[in-house]
This record gives sequence, C-alpha cells and structure tokens, in this order.
Amino acid sequence: MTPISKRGVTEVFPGGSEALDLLLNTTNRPLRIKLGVDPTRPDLHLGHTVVLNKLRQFQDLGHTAVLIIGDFTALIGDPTGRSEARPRLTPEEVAFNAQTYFEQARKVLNFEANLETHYNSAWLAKLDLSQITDLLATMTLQQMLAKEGFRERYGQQQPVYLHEFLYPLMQGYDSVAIRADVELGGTDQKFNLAVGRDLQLHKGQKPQLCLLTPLLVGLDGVKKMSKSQGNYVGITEHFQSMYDKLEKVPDALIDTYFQLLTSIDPATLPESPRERQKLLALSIVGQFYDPDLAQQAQYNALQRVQGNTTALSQMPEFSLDQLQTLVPFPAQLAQILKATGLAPSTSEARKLIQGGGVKLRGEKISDPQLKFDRPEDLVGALLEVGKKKSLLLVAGT
RNA sequence: GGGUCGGUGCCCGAGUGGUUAAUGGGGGCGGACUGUAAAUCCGCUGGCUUACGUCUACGCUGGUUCAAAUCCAGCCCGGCCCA
Repeated sequence: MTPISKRGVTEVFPGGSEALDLLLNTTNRPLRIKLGVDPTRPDLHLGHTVVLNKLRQFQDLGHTAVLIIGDFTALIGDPTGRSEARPRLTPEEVAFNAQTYFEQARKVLNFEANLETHYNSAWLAKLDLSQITDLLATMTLQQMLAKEGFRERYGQQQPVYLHEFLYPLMQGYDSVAIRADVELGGTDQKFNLAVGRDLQLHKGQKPQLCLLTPLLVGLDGVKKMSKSQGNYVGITEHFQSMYDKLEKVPDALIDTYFQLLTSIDPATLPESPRERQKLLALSIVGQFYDPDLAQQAQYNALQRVQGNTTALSQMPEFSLDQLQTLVPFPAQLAQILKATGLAPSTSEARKLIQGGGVKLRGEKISDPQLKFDRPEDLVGALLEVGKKKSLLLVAGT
C-alpha cells in the first residue's frame, strides 16, 4: 500500500515526503489540513478530486480538513492570465457557488466529521491599510517576479497588475488565520503555498508543510483538465457520459488516472490498454454512483457500438414534453438538436448532419431538412451526435 | 506626465476603401480508419432562417463616403522608452 505521503503526490516541501511521515508520526493531535477553494466555478470535475481525494485520506486518518472558501479574493476579482479582469462576484453568487461546491465535494470528502469550513472574508475583510502594508513588506518585487505567471507575463510584455501581488499574500494569510499544519494544493499553487509558510513564520507560527498534487491532464491528453477546455469529466455528470468519456481516455493517461482517481493497485491492472480503459471507467463511475450503474453503462456502451439502440436502459433522457415547449412541431431535426442541447446552434446542427455526425435510432441521418410532424414519432428514439453525446427521447412525465 | 508602437473571429496572426463573414496557422468539432485510443487522411469551424435570404462582427463613440476592419476626430485600454 502506497503511503499517504507518496501516492498522488508530486512534492512535499520542505523536507519531502519523509518530513510529512515524521509529522504524522510525532504529532498526537489531529493535524489541521488546509485546502483553499476558489468559489468562482461551481462545477467540479475529476481534476478537482485529485486534491480532494488527498484531503479525504487525511480525514480518514483522523485529521481535520479545513476548507477555505476564498470569497474575499473572488469579490476582488482576479485578473490572472492574459484575459481581462474577471467579472466580480456578488456575495449572493459566492454563497451560491460555495453551496454548490459543498454539495459536490460531498461526493469525495467526509462532511460528517473532521471538517471545518471558513470564508476567508472573515479575516481578510478586516485588515486595515497598516496591516496590509505589513503583509506587503514581507516580500520583495524580485520575489514576486520569481512567480511563474508573473515572470512570463513580464517577460512577454503582458500586463501585470499591482493588486495581483496581493493574492499570494492573502492566500498565505489564510494559513496564518487558521493555523494550518499542512496545506494541500495543485502544483501550480506552489508559490502561493510557500508564501503561506513565510507569513506564518513572520507571525511566529510554525510554518505549514506543503503538499502538492499533480494537475490532472484532461481527456485531450495535453492540457490540464478544465471546464473551459471542454476536456473534463464532471463529477455530477450522468453516469453514462462519464463512462463513455473515461472508456476512451488516451493510452498515455490511463495509468495516471488509475493512480490519482482510484485506489486500485497498479500491479493488478490488465495487460490490454483497452481492458484498462474499461476497468478505469467502471471503477470511477462506480465510485461516484454505484457498481451496478457502472455495469449498466458499460453494457449500454457496448450495445450502442453494435447498433442495438433498443436494448439500452438508464440512458440520459430528454422529455418530449419539454421538447415541445422549446420547439414547435413540425420540427426540423436541426432544431431538435439545438433544443436538446446536443448542438449549440441550429446552424451547427445542420453542419453536423451534413457532415454525417448525427444518428437517429442508430442510423445516420444526412438530410439537414428532415423534419418530424409529431413528437410521438420520436418516442424511444436514441439521438446521437458524434461518439460522445447521446440522448434517449422519452414521452413526457 | 511626455514620446512611440499597438488593440481583428476561441488563440495567434494577415488584411490598410468595394465579389471581405474577413488569407493563413493553431485549437476545436464531425467523418473514414482503428482498440469507441494514438497516428494518418477528408470535411466543417458567427447567429437566425424548412435556404429565399437576413442580422451581427475587426477596442468604444461619432464623422467622411454610393461603400469602411480599412480614411478622419474624440475617447478607452495595453506594451516599450523617457521622467
């Protein structure tokens, strides 16, 4: 069994995983394990679960997970990256996003015990200018510019705003406020976690240990998993689409996914990459739903490939009643595709049809003008776009 | 604050008065092939429109013109240099 300090861990600093082992073995109280959360995006995907899994492992050992909702930083608006300043969130939006976050994180974390949650506005909003100046005085411009994003943007003559320098400090101050023993974060957070150590030191606290988890590479096999890249698997996704996506993760990613997203022993994996993909999909869907539904998803996937669209069950569905309220009948197939969300626009839907990417009841449709007079004609029909998206049209409830 | 260069579609980047929804590349999507992968090849890549068209788009606002992403004015924003 790989220890908590090793599996799914890129780096522990300072001192490496031995330092964490030592801390775990020599402390006879629950450690305070910090995880900062950005409340701007409520949709969690598997990439987020990597670090959440790690946090859960600490919980299971009896330590305290301290979840910090970064509502204050979100209210300020973080212009990180080349894009323009992000829209500032209202307190209501933050509260809503945080709630959504909790609901989703519940699938991974233990919310019944060993958990604390905080909003960082509780302490950050109270800082006055002299305290902020103290924070700023702990770092130099040169140190700030050592940070990856800043250095690159500065080098590439991209704008770097002064208030961006405040973010690492605010995030670091969170560690002081909650007296973190260990902070978790993705590898891209290294700088920020290190600032937390510095500030704790300045405030006379014992600096936290920092544990970095790998960034999960998305389904495209190149970029990190993110919603905006569309290369993600959402944790609230229908189990069928979850299965369909995971069943074909790029070969190069399979072993990493097993390591970071399951607890399966790598030595027990099947030889064939194809079988590995299936096992991966099965086990992850099993975690978020249940093993029976995972099996069902696998069965459906197989039936679909073989064209047995009538043998499917428990597929993502779309009610024809609802469809009628969105598009008047007689309706063009393209309009139906848009209404069901299978295509982003009717123009796009037409292009997909002409490109041969749309199937109804397992048969390719190539006539973009095809229309249906009555919704009843579509009851029980499987509508597919490409290989990844499909819906079963059902009579209304 | 002064000087200078610049702001084009998801990204990069052409275009400097008119067949320009706007060359090209990347990315993305779809198809063929395959292991529902990778690689390769092909197609598509602003919205609406049951296809006749139409609306919106080149930082913002106004102007010149039959006609502007392209010319003019003001404004906003950014890089660099100087202070």
